[in-house]
Amino acid sequence: MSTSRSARADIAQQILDHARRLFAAHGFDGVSLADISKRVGIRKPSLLYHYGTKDTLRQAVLEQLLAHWNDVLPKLLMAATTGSEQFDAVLSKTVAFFAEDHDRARLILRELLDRPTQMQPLIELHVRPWVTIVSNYIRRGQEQGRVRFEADPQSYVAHMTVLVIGSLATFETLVALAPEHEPRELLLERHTAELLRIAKTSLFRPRPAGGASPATDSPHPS
Amino acid sequence: MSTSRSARADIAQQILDHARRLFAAHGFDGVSLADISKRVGIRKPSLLYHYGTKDTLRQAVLEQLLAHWNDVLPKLLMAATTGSEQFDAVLSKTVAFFAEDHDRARLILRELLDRPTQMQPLIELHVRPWVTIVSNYIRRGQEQGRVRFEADPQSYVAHMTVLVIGSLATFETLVALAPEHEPRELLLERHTAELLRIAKTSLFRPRPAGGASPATDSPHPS
DNA sequence: ATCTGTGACTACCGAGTGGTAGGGAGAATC
DNA sequence: GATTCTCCCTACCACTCGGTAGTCACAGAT
Repeated sequence: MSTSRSARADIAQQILDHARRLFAAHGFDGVSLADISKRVGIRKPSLLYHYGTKDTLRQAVLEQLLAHWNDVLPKLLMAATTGSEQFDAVLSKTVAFFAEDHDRARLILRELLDRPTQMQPLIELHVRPWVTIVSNYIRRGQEQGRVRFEADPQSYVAHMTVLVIGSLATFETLVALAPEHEPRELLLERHTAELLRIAKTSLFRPRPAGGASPATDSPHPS
Repeated sequence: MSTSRSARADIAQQILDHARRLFAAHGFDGVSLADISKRVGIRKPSLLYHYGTKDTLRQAVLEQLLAHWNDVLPKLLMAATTGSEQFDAVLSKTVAFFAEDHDRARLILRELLDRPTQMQPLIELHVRPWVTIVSNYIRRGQEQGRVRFEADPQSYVAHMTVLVIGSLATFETLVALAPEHEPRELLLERHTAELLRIAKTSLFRPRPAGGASPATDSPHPS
């Protein structure tokens, strides 16, 4: 019983987990099937029984990541309705998604570097809708005067995507730049807070102190 | 004559160039010495004559990159004297440095991912001074009211570093997100312009319309 | 009790890896 | 003219790689 049904998915998932960790840390070419199977505690052919090829394993890791992302994104877009709420939610939840497990950011970044052409259809499929929605929101905001008119929506979103993924992927390394030995957890919080600040400040127009622009409603989230 | 003095450095440099390109494109582990030597047009042992080890070749590529960077940075810091000029110069020249050859950004990013611990001393050596100077400039700007007081100098600089490197490293791939087939050269220009806009807007306080703070000189670059 | 399918194993393979040994052509030095 | 030095070559090595063949233990179904 303990070996029949549950163990099957269990082992496959264990392989996936260790593969994800190792791929994220050392890259696809930097990890051998022997490395992975050793971590799992099985022999190499047993691993190949579950995933017939190293490349299928890579794809499986990536698919699980994207599946998780696709699971979280629509709810996110549904949940928050009003403009600035939606922006805030999408942005901070995206950060949270990658902050939850930095391997995700590292993995995506590596794939972006290693297999640019193969990533483009995936980008098209999984990132494009996101970008389109946010871009449209930004454009709407520009018309309404909430968003800085100089902002380039499409380019802005691309930069923020890179910033979120890049900052979290390299966080562990760039801790070296922190002057004092801050408790890491706190540093991460401070770091992501600054990220959100940069994103918002560079997008939204300052709250009109005197009342210059005919902004419709809440001109600027906290 | 044509083979004695000049060819020596020439071949070594050719090896370095092709290694840089290939490492940037496929990663250190994704490139074999055979690949590199084939590009150069020599045999593998000939390559190993110049660089005794694959790892020394990697280091040589990295060192040349950092040497170039160290060559460009001090001049940069010397040239521009006043605060906002200095910031503007440092930022845009840094962008230009990586935009000039995207392999530089890719290479740095890969090293950051692949060898975090070995990169930390290099960061300490080559990036820290830069960060310190800019951070101090930001703090000074905060005291003078030119810079947003909510900004976290150290974290801000880290984010901008990641943003510059990340955006240029992934530029070719993220072109896929551009809706129309813009002439690429123009798209790059638009992209870097937006990057600079984000960096400045999120840092500097809006030009005081009434005149609240006792800012010394030009409170805000174009 | 027997059959069947699952999932692990040992043993092995060809290709490719980084790296070495040793030799040879040609220019520079004596 | 002999020697030395530079730089490339062919041939080879030990090892690791992803992947295959075939076997075996065992749980569940018949």
